Amino acid sequence: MDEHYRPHDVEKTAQSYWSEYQVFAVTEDPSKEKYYCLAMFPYPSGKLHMGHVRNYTIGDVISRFQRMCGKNVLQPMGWDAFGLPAENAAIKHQVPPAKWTYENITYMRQQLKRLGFGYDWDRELATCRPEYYRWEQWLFTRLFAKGLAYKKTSPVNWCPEDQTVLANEQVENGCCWRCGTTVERREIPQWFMKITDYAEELLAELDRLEGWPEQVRAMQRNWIGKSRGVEIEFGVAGRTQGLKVFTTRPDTLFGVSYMAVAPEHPLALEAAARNPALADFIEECKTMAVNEAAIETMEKRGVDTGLRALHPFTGVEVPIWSANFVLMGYGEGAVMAVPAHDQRDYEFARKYGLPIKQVIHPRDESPVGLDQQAFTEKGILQASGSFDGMTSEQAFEAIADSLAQDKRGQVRINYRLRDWGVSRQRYWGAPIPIINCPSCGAVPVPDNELPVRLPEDVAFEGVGSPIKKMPEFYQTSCPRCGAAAERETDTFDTFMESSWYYARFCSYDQDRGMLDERANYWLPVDQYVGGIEHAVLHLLYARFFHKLMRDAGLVQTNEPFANLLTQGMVLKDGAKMSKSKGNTVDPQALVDEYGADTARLFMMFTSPPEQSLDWSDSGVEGAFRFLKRLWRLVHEHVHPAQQAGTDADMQAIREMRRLLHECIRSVTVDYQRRFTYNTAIAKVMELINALYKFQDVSSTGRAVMQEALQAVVLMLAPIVPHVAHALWQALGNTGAVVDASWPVVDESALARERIELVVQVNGKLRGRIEVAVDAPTSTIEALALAEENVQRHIVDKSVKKVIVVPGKLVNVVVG
RNA sequence: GCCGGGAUGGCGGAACUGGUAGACGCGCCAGACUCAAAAUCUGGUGAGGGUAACCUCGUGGGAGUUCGAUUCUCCCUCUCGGCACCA
Repeated sequence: MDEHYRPHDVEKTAQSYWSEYQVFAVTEDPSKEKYYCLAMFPYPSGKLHMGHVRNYTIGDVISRFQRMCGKNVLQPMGWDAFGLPAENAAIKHQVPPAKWTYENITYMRQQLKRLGFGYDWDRELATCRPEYYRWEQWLFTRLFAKGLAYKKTSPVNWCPEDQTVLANEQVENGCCWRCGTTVERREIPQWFMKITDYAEELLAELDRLEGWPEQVRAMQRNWIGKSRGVEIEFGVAGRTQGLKVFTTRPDTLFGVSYMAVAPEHPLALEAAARNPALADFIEECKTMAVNEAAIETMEKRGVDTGLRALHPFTGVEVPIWSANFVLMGYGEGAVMAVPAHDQRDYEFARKYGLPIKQVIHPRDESPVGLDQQAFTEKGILQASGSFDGMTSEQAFEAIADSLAQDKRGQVRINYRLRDWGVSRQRYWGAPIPIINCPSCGAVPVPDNELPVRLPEDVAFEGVGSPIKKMPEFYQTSCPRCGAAAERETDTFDTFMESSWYYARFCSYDQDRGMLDERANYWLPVDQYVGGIEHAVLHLLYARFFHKLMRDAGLVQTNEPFANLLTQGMVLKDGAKMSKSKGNTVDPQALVDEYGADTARLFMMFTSPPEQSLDWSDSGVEGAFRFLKRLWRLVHEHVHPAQQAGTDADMQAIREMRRLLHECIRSVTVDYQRRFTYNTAIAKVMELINALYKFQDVSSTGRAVMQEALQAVVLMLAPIVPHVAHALWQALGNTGAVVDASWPVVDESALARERIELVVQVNGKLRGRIEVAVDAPTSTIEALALAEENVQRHIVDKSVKKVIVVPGKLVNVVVG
């Protein structure tokens, strides 16, 4: 072996071996336990960033470890290739999005290979390829037939200058990022997927997803937001049609002092015809952002429509206001307002001088201070007619029953979750497979005409989707009646592609169906790894899609991902690495200078996967130094300076073996259960420090050194596979380390005769005692009380209690 | 605004089930090697006090539970992620 560690040679050799013997190509093998490990595939933005390196290192470490544990491991890789950045690049560099994307993929694939990740490259897929998206189009037509895909109007950001729809990130301070024009909200017809039909199952199954972080499950539960409430129909003065609202607090019904409807609500629009102030307000609301954060934080404003709603019990008239915080798309586009018992209603009522009527008081009759804020807790009803004196809980049922009898309301389960809008008015996405016929309406594209191919060779001049201006794309005939018709020119949300790629990896080359029986061998994914930023949207959509595929008979499981690991972000100087902040570090430079193993080791050592990782140049140096130190230790062992002797220090040898096997035990737990590779590496570093001090050149001593070094190489192999490949051979093994088994703990090496216990007095550390492992409690107590420094702290006090924690400590309680 | 995290030496982090706070690494200091430097090796390194043995303080801030709290409970501050068209 080479005396010096030369990472580039070592890595080239190992990678050639893996590729020559197709080490990571897998097929279904019913005789072995399968293990499907998947890291979230990247958007091909140009080159890998540190977040990718971290994500894929974690996935590769898990995969290689499971392989060493004897599993049949599938680890695939692909490209989330549709999306907005390709269009932006097209405008900026005059290059078609397809060309830009494919070139990025070529470059990034080579980067992934250089990092030594053990992917089965045969299964690589790119979502922008028609062979991929055709099956998504196919499934969509099935869902359309089942009524799970439908069209309705929904708001988008509209730039009146560019005549185009903008993504949220293209809106800066309410203005178009390109031309600075004030952006408007516009309602346009769009396609939706009925995820709300699956809300209950998506929620209920979270309880069984024990391999997911509780944090993510909580976020999804809140996102789905199940609540039980009452749908109430208020009358509207002077008309037969009422105004429906949903409330989770029907007990506050007698405190309603106004109603609020969305600016686009039919009642508001109608009233605006006679009310210029209202019309101006509605016009103004069009420039309002569509995202929830903006709506929640903006100033709450409204205008009286002049219309009056009739209270379902009292018949009392309350004003109907139009308010900017009520959105047409959600629920009924109207809410009842109870200022005394809802903080937002309270602030709105204060601002516009609307009445605040208390109808709930606390159970303990304590004052509520309505001059300061709303009283939002539950309590006892007052000023509520025949419901007075009931608790909020009793009143909920009584009021709901009473409303139901008159058919003016009913109990309903409501979800915060809204149906998934999948239409995008953009070019670089999968075409929605629908043909709009003047007489037949929306007609799905027949199977034999799929895929609807997205033209790739397009000129991108400025704004707007090219296919909306290409008659050769959109002009067609109706599959049903044959008349001239137009294709849908909107494309799918890119979350569609990322919602099922994990399944397609199993049936990657199947050209006669979306999936096949191989999916049932591999699924569910045993370990999914990705950023916490995907905790809700991507992970919820993928779960939904899995259930859609299950109900279409394509998969047998209920959930796609059995275990989830959410990795933290990569930071530099405490801030997220980004081009705009100018604090990026290019992983390529790191690999060029130190090699892939140092990059991987640094990523795994610096912090545990779930935490954020702060970049550090000197940390990289440290990782590199460790690999050199490891290399040198093996080299010195393989090329000893002197002949092996016979003079063995058996006690030092026993101690060394005990350290080794304690290390194996602890590192195994870190890999298997905790995913804390930072502590696993730290333990191996400690062992290596001990091995440097272990200078026994007897043949027994050398045998222990050989045993330890073999274990060290095996324990590090998932993290630094190239250097492990080289050292494994240097240690005289036949066969590659990638095919070796994880080391086993020798229980007999762990046995100890004496152990040290800590002695505390009143919880403070005062001394240490050494006892036999099997010493009885009475002996331990006596020794502890006799300890010199302990004596000093108890001599003038009386011992109240002695607590002995076996194997750990003694606490003497004195008073 | 709402939902979910996080906060421990000069820095990244460790302490797994309520039981020795600071493992391991970085940085820094000292020494060895060297003509010298780099590299490498050895030792030290939370703060304060003490010649020393040791003592006091210390895990964002404040309270509480406990023989014992970084760990559990409550309140607060700061910070990060998500909020449905960035992926």
